[in-house]
Amino acid sequence: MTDSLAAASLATDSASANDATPRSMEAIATCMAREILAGSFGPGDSFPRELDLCQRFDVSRNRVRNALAQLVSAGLLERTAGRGTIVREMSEWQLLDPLMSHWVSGLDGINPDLMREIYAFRLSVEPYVSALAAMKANAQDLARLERAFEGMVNTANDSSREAHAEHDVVFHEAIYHATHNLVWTQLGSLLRPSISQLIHSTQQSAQQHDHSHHRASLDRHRAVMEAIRLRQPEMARTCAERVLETAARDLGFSPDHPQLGHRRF
Amino acid sequence: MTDSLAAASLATDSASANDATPRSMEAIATCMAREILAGSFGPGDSFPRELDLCQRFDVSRNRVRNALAQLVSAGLLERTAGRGTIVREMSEWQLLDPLMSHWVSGLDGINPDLMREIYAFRLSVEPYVSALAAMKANAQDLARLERAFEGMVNTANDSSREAHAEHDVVFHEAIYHATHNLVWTQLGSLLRPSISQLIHSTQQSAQQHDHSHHRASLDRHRAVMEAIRLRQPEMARTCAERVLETAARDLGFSPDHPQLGHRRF
DNA sequence: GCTTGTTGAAATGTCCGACATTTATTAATG
DNA sequence: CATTAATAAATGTCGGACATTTCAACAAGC
Repeated sequence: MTDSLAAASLATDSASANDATPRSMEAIATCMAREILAGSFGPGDSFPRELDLCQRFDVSRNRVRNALAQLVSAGLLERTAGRGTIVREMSEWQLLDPLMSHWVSGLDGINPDLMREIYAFRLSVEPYVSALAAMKANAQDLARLERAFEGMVNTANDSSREAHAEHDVVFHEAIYHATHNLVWTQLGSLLRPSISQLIHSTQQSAQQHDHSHHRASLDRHRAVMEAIRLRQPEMARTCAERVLETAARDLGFSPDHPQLGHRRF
Repeated sequence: MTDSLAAASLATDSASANDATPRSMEAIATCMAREILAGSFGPGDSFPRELDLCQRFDVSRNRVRNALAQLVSAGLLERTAGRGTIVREMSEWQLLDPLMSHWVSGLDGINPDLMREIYAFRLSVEPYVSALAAMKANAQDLARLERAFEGMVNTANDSSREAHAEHDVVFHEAIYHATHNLVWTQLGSLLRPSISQLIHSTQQSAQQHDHSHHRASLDRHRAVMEAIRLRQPEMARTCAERVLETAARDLGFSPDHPQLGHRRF
C-alpha cells in the first residue's frame, strides 16, 4: 500500500537528514519502530529486507537482525523464512511491552488511532488507581507525592516547561506506586511516555491562558493528593477524573465516555 | 547465593530428566526463564556463561545469545560485557511483557511472592473491568460471553476438567474484550495464564465438594454475565468480586484487602 | 486446458571462527 | 602501601558460508 513511500524513507542510501545515522542496535530498532508507529506502513505491507537495512544503517546483518527481533517481539513485525518481513496490524501490537513504551516516548507523530486507544485506557484506569492509592498509601508514598507536587509548584513559572513536566510525570507515577502492587506500579511506568506526551501537548495547546489555567491545574493535582492523604477513595477518584478530563479537553478529545461515572454508585 | 544449586541444575552436561533437551530458541528461552521464575536463583546471582549454556543445550552460541536476549528484554537478566550475566531482582521483572506471560503459562512451581502480586492485581482489576464491560458491551460481546458460558455448562460434568477450564478462561478474556479498548483487551490476554492457573488450582483444591461447589461457581459466573447484559456496572463489579473472592478463598489467599470495597460508594 | 512436478531465485534462519571491548584480577613498581 | 600495567575472562560484534523455507515460473503429462 504505502510500501513505496515508506520503503523509500527507510531504504535511502545516503545519510539521514537530522542527526547522524543511528548505529547502535537500540537506536536502529527505535528508528524502525517509530517509522511503523507513525503509520508509514499499512498492515500487511512488506518491510525492507535485511540486506537493504544493512546498507541503510551501515551496520552488519547481525545488528539488523537483533533490532528486527525486538520489533517482532513487540508484535510490530512478522517474519517468515522465505517470504520476508511484513508489518502486522495495530491490534497485534503489544502496547504493554516495555520496548513499545520506550519507542513511544518522545515521538510526536504517533498514529492518532493508537493515541486514542492509549488515552482512553488511561482515562479509565487512572481514577481507579487513585482510589486504590487512597486505600493503600503509606507515609513514604505521601512524601513522594508531596515532593513531586512541590516540584510542580516551584517550577510553575519557569520559562521552560521541561522541569515542570518532569515533576508532573513523577507525580502520576507515584500514584501508581502507592497501590503497593508490582503490576500496577509497572503499568504506571509503562504509561509514563503517554503521560509525558499528554502533559506536553496540554502545555502547548493551553499556553495562551497561562497563569489562571496553570494554577487551576495545580489545584486539581493538589486535590488528588489530599484525597489520598485523607484516605478517601471516592474523592480521589473524582479528583483524578477531573485532572484527566481537563487535560483531555485541552486536546481535541471529546469525552464520549462518561467513563464509569461515579454517580451511579 | 543459591548459585551452586541452580547452576548445577542448569549446567548439567548429560541429558535432562524428562522430555528431550529443548533445541529451538524459544524452548531454550522458556527453559531458562522458568528456572528463574521458579526461584532457583536469588537476586544478584550469576547466571551460567554462554559457552556453558551452549554445552548444556547442545546448540550454537548464536541460539543461546538470542534466547538470553529475550530474558534480558523481559528484565529477568542483566548482562554486561566483561562481568557476565546476573539475575535481576523480582521488582525489575517486566510482568506485563508478553514473553513473561508465555513463560508463566503452565508453570506450576512459581515463586509464591510473584504469584501473590499477580493475583492481587487481578483481584483489584477484574471487578473494575467487569463494570466497564457492563457499560460498553454490545451484542457481539454478549454472544461471545454466552458461548463461553454455555461451554462451561456443557463441560461441567466431564471427568477431565480441561475443556471446562478452557471455556472458563475464554469467559474471562471476553470480559476484558468487551471494554472495546485495545489496552484492556491485551491486558486480558496477558493475564490469561494467571487466570488459567487459578482455575486449575481451584479445581484441584475443591474437588471434594464436587457438585454443589461446581454449580455455585457456574451461578456466580452467570451473575456476572447477566449484570453485563443488563448494563448494570455496579452489579457486575459486585458479582465479579464474588467470583474472585471464592476462587481466592479456595486457595490459601486471605482477603487481607477489602480491595476497594463498593460499600463506601 | 488443467493439473502436477521440477527448478531456480530470493528471503530469512543458523552456524562457525575470529576479533573487539569491557571488566576484574593479579603482579610489578614507585 | 598505593598506583599502574599486564593478563584473563566474559560478553559484543563482525563477516562469510551454508541451510531452510517460500514463491513463482515453467515444463511435462493426463
